[in-house]
Amino acid sequence: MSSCKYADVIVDIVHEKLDKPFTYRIPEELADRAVPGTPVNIPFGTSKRLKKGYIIALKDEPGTGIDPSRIKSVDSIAAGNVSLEDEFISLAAWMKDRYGCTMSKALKTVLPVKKESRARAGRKDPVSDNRHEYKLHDPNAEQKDAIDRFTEVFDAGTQGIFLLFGITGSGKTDTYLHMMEHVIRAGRKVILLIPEISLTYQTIDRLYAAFGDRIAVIHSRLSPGERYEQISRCRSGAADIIIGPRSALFAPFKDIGLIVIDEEHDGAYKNENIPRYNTVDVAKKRAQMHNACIVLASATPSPESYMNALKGDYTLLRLTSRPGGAKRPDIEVIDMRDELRKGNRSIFSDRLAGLIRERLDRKEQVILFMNRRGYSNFVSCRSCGNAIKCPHCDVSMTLHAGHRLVCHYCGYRIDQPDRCPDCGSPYIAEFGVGTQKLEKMTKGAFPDARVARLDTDATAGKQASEDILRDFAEHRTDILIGTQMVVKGHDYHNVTLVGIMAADTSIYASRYDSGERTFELIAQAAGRAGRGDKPGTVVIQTYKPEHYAIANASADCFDGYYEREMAYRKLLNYPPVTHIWTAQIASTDPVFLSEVSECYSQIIRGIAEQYNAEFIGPVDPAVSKVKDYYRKLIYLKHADHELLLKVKEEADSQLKLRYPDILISIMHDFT
DNA sequence: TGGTCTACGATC
DNA sequence: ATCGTAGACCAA
Repeated sequence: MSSCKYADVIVDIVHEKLDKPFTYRIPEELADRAVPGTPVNIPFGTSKRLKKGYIIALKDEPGTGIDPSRIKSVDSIAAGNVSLEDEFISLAAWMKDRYGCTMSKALKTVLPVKKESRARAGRKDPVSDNRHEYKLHDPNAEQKDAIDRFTEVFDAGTQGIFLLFGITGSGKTDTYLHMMEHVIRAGRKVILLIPEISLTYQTIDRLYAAFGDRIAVIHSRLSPGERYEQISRCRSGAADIIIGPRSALFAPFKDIGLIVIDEEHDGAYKNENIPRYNTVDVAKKRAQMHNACIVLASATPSPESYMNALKGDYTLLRLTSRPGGAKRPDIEVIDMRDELRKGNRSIFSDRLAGLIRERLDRKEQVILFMNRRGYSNFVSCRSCGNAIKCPHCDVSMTLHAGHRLVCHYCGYRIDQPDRCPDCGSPYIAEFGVGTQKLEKMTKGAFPDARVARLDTDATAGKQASEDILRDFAEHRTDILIGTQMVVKGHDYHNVTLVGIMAADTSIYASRYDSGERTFELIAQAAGRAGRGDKPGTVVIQTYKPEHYAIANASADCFDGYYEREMAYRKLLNYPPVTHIWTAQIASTDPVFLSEVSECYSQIIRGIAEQYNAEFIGPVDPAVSKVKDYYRKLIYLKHADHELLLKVKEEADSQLKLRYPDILISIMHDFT
């Protein structure tokens, strides 16, 4: 690569107003050492003393709008005392390379928010109130073995990655809490990552009980000021442990000993924004910088993690018994095609309806899981067959309560028309069932039951989700209906029946990991039944009972599922067998989009040919327009992740030659 | 009129 | 942040 003459440098990153790059000249003699991420000493403002800054990008020309005569030169490369900031900058530089984003995007994700907003006095701590005492159970033999194998590696000062694979009810949480305690005793810090949705009071109570006030808690309901305070407690040493969603990985700890990733398989660990980082990957990098261990915990490990464990790259710690004495729930699969043949057109199979009735009579509780919110799936015209679509997105709109049609991609809402907008026919009808319709039908079928619904629509109001969950926990409601939110993390001892209404309705239907998601969802939902001493039953309603994900989930057979899943991934060359680079190009102008995506495709195809990499594109995604932006996808598959990055860099520079002055919006994803 | 004080804005 | 400066304000 040619040595560039100028660098974008960020100065003293602690201050908001300076949160932008400044252009500096790079002296000839520093040119080979000045790469993004390098800490440098620079003259700044009128200050006599040099300031520390970080190179975030290199360029050949100073940007427009800067008076060339005012550009100063980098003085020197800063000496290598590794501060917390240095660590984050180099982590960001690593992310920039790995995920093909800009340095400033990487920095924004890595650096905790610096601005302290006005502290709101008198506001109660949203997490520390309402605590109960919870005692850490003594580990049983199996758990003790897992803990011992961890402490052995940790005490030896070696970096280990552990896959803690424990069936629901096997005491995974207690096991990793013991590991955390060991690390804290050794005077090092712990990061505990959880999918936001499963951050419950129960989890936090356990942590407070085990570790007192030396924990920091992050979640989405915190105000910026509260969040800042929690982060500050990590920086100052007031907290030894942080618990939070994926962003907690960037907690400002100096000496991390352990990073625990709970529910390791969860899709929430993939960042949906740029950079589309994978939390497990970044955790490995950060752990490496601290010589820390990693524990991945799950009842349904991702194929990638399990593959790594079988290969011996991770240490597999298996928990197979249920110390609480809870029994595995009975799982029944109901073929809904048979119901239809019998003339039952209701959404409840006869068997499920009978079981619900039985539970209500016994004063036990029921969870009904439905993977689609809203009232009905879509509304279409019986005359011309057209579904009502969102004008901004390429999706049909979903009917919600109050005769409102809602776009689940951009939130656009209209009143349900009484005539078809295309042909004027009055015969428009609803198809498919969502949680709202399920709620209505449940109330109709069981008029004596107290029914509540939990989904993103129901929880739009502030405290709503907690209130709904607490009402259910304290048995003020009998049947809880909901989307994913109801199957994650909560323990209800009186729930003895879980109904999975449409196991094969997967929103990921067109993705290579739809089998994985289906298996996880069923296994998680099944884990909600019979957590207490009463035995539980799980009813899976499906039109595809023979599907391997459904069959293996209902047989509680992880290894059977894993074998089938991996055979499929190998056959079709999908991750974790290979890596995929996905480039999503977006534009409001469909003609320009076609032209650019065609051009980019040709460039990539040309480069990829010599490497024997599988190339696909440009193709239309399942949803080809979102929020008025049209999209095209290009895929490149290869077993070597580095190679995909190299191709991407080369393709980008060639595209830049072709369109020098046009900013083209491309989202890159490396899996 | 000269001197200090303060609010404000620029920092490549 | 940190520094320079324009305008405010005051004592003589």
